[in-house]
Amino acid sequence: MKRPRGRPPRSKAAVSPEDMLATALDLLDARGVDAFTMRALAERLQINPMTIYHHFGDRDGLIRAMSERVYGTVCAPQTGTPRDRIAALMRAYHAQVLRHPGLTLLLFSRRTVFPEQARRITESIARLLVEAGLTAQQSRLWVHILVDFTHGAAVATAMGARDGPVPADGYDDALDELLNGLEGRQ
Amino acid sequence: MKRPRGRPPRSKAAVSPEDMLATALDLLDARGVDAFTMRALAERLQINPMTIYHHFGDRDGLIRAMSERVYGTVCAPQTGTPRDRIAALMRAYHAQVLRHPGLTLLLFSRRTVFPEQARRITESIARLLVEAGLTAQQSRLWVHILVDFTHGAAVATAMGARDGPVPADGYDDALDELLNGLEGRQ
DNA sequence: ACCTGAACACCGTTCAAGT
DNA sequence: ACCTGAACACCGTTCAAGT
Repeated sequence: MKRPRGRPPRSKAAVSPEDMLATALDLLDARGVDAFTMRALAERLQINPMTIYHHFGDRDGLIRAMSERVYGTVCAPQTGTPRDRIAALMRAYHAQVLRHPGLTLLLFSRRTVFPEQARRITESIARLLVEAGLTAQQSRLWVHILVDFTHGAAVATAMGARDGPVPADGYDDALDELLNGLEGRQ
Repeated sequence: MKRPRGRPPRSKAAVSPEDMLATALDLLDARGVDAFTMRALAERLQINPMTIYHHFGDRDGLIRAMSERVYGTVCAPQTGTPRDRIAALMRAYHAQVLRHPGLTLLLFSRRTVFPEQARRITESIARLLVEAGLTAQQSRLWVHILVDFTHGAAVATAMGARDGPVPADGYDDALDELLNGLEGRQ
């Protein structure tokens, strides 16, 4: 059953880093945070655990790459009112949370991984709020409100998922109410 | 250096469950989530790891007890306007997050531990919103907004803590803005 | 009832090798 | 450059004892 040491012959199609990321997300989604180990992932890929380290450095590096893959494409649309663009950005983020609840939980427990995507989303929202005409101070306040609300909804969603199908959880309604409040303030 | 097997003589003052909880929080606050292990806690307490299991069942049981100790006393004041009571409840919760950021992160990664305290706080806020005169539907919406905002702020605070002192992070200002918006809607 | 050591089945990661 | 097995220093937890 053991495979020979060293680099395998090229015919035996190598597992690409993209394969590793896709399988890592499958494993995390299907089995949860506790079952998501380097060794379990290697076994699922039929490769040596150390091969993963070669491509991603360490476990946090792998998680970082997974987060980039999942959240990297989340961005605001180029057209529309600032309000609509903010709403679309936040809904896009939330849609990915629904898709990969385990990744959310994992990110929130790894301080060294979390910041990148969080900062990018935060800065997008801040830009859009200034575009919408808020003062610097108002903008700071509403970045805080919108970002924290979104992260909190992510935690709640991720916790609630995996017990039956994800509920139509009123995220969109709550977001609309928040953005109505924001427009009323200006 | 090894201690004899079995129950120690009574003179050697036993470590109480309360001591274990207090030391567990010290360890988590001082060293972070990754360093918070049953074995490290046992060494700090100068006892056998298995003694902890005797009192708390398992690691999640210990974390649950820590969470009850930290968040169990968080409650709304008996007097004041509903708005003031909601604000006080949420600030009391946030104050505990600032005190034990590591516990917040730990809770958000343990699905089996999280629900208890979260549900209690959620229900308190729901009651206060109904007291404030919101309809059932409005109340559901604003529970969602306030609870998710609070949890998101907790994540942000817990992530930001431990790099220097915790910033005066505008939580109170954002909360006021939210509650102003809530009053404007009614 | 309360506490213990030893053992089990795992982890992430380092290292020195292989091709 | 890319992949490997073996080993290291850990984990949480079970179990069969001890007093």
